[in-house]
Amino acid sequence: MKKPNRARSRTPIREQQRLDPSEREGIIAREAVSFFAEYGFEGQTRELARRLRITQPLLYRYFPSKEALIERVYQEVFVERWKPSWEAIITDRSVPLKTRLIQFYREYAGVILTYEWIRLFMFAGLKDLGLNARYLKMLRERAFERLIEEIRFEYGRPSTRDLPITVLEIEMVWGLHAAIFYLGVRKFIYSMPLETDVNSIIDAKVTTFLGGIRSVLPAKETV
Amino acid sequence: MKKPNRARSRTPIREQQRLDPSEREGIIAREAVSFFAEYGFEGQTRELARRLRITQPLLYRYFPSKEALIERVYQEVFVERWKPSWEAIITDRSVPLKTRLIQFYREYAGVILTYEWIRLFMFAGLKDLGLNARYLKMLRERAFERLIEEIRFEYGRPSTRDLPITVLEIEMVWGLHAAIFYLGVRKFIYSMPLETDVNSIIDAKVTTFLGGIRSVLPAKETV
DNA sequence: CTTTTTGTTTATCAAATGATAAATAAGTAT
DNA sequence: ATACTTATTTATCATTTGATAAACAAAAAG
Repeated sequence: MKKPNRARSRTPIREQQRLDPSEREGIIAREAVSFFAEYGFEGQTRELARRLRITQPLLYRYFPSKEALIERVYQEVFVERWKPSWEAIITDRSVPLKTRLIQFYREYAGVILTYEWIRLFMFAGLKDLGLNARYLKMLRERAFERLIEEIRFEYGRPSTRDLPITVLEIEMVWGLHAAIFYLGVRKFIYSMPLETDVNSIIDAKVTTFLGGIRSVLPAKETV
Repeated sequence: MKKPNRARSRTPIREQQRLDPSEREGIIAREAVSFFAEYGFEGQTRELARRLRITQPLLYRYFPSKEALIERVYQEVFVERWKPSWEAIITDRSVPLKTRLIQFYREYAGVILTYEWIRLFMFAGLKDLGLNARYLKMLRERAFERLIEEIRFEYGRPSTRDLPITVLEIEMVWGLHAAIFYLGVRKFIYSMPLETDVNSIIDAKVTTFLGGIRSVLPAKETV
């Protein structure tokens, strides 16, 4: 009933006007993600409207301002695309640690190594806004800290609840994250095609990581 | 009248006007580096002029267009700041390989891990322009390929002239580069203060790198 | 069919912005 | 001093751009 897109119109080929508000809003938001990822937040509303095949003032019926539209883009990409299931993957001790790490990073890479995610994250950072710091704080709390806890457990070290995470430990995790993130930077910001399979790079990096992090873990004697 | 600061008054208390053209041009270029690094290339010429305490049209006496000024900024940062001596450091076989690597990366990091370099490089990448690809091509040719040649030599492997650099080898070098570059991204784009000394991170990364790259070098038997 | 509602477009504003031309004035040469 | 050169400013233009109001038209309601 709410799909009145054509009716007796013989030519549904062309533009369907007068969409349901929620549908139109979704279309605008989706296109805005793609648009701002390409041109940055200085991209003009008229050009966005042109890509949507609507007029520019119509944007303001659905979003009170350009800034509000940008906020929606953040929501769409950095909040909606986070999968809570990742946290479960990391802490599922019925699976070998290395397997968990590889699975998490493969899935995570699958989400962030996209044109939209990488570029929007970088645009946001350059504009400031605190968005990046907020996101990375979440990443640290939900993923990295759990991950270190699991590594501590694996090697029989004290829990992070008893002995706070050290600078060296978190630095190692940042290093792993950097390696993956940089693949996206090379591909989507520098326009340099990757010559290697992402998954195999991840596997190699995780292996190296696990091999190296033992040396920075707190001693067993502690506690 | 208005500006009584004149005469041969040796008191440069207030603004000195009417600078020598080459001097003024240098001042503008220097400030433009700082300005565009902060606001991006969409930063407005009027605001730049305000920071320079000059009027906006004066900019156009020294640079025919905003784009020309931006080109000058690229020159100033990505060309002028490259030190040819780095190439000598890498290939100086009178020095232990690890020492050379650490020295090179410390010096290189000293140049690129700055607010201006990191942000301008990212702004340029997002705007495209091919600047990044061009720069990284140079980095690869002048530094990375030499570096791999030295590693091959150190471990008694065939020269890169006889056996081309492999994808795995160059990927390892990219990984090292990523680790360092990402420090700059964290600090100057995400505004996250680094909790660790950069030099010690570099030392650790180089050590890990040298420990790991053996396994991806071509076999001795080849050739 | 007529009226009402509302998604969409047309017309337009005000401020911002890169750029140019003419006026001004600081320094130099005569 | 006077004339000349030119670094700098004042005034201004033509577009661009985020945003608003009114007009229009496609459905829904009566």
